[in-house]
Amino acid sequence: MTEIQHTIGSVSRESGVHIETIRYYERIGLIPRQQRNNSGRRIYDPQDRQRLSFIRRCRELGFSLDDIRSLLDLAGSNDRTCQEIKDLTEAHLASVRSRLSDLKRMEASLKALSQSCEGGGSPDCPILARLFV
Amino acid sequence: MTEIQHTIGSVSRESGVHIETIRYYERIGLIPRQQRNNSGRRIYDPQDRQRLSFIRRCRELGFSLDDIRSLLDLAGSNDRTCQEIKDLTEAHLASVRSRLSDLKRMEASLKALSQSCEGGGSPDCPILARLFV
DNA sequence: CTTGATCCTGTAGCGGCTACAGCATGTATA
DNA sequence: TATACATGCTGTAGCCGCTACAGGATCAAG
Repeated sequence: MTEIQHTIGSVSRESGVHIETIRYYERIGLIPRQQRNNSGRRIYDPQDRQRLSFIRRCRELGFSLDDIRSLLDLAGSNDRTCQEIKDLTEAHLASVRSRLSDLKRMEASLKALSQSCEGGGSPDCPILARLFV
Repeated sequence: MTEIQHTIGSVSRESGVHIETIRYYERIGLIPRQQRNNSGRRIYDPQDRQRLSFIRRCRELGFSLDDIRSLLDLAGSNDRTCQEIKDLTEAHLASVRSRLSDLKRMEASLKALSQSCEGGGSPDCPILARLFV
């Protein structure tokens, strides 16, 4: 008779999404408004947990919340195609690669800067000299 | 007799920092409050331009504004040492490398996901299947 | 004298959370 | 049963580094 009611705390632990983040996702409409029990607390079912885990995995892959919204829409649509999902994934992959190349450029420059300087107590710093014109 | 007054527009063009960003930097105290001419417009000298160029270069290397604040403090200090600058640079380099490795992991996962899917019109998507539990 | 460029202040928004304050409940233990 | 602590709620503000207005003042050129 007494069903276990999954609270925000348990679904947070199970999905790996922080409580405040779950409430935030609800507020921005990324997940639906949850049902409440008679004292006003949110109650969750396994599908909710799955959705949150999905979101967490997508976030770990760097997808934006907007991308995730699209993925969730596609996932819930009957006439979606594989191609749409793949396109979204590849567009995101391209943006990851672009950020990667930015970071690689930074890394190379910083490495060169660092190597130009021997450290120690000298007040004349080649790093500053290179950054100031 | 008539000196050229460098306005925010010209110093923006010369330093490569957007006008709004310059005003923002002033607001947060990253650059000093500028002098004004008699109609209230900010006037800049070559040192200001140099400082803004420095900031832009640091931003291109991914330094945070807080880091840049420290670098500017050190640059303006008489008893700073090379080591302090180098330490800051290397700490930042380490954080760039850490982000780099995050992004590389994302790239590999996204690549694998993308390759698992042939695209086309099928409604069964291996990408979604892998992301949903 | 008019037009258009440039400048000013102030405020709000972006993304994706995170961190409170100030309460109301729920649960476990003495 | 009393109490203590955990957990939940709403609402708001803050983080970073800008960016984008609105609504006005001033400047330079034709």
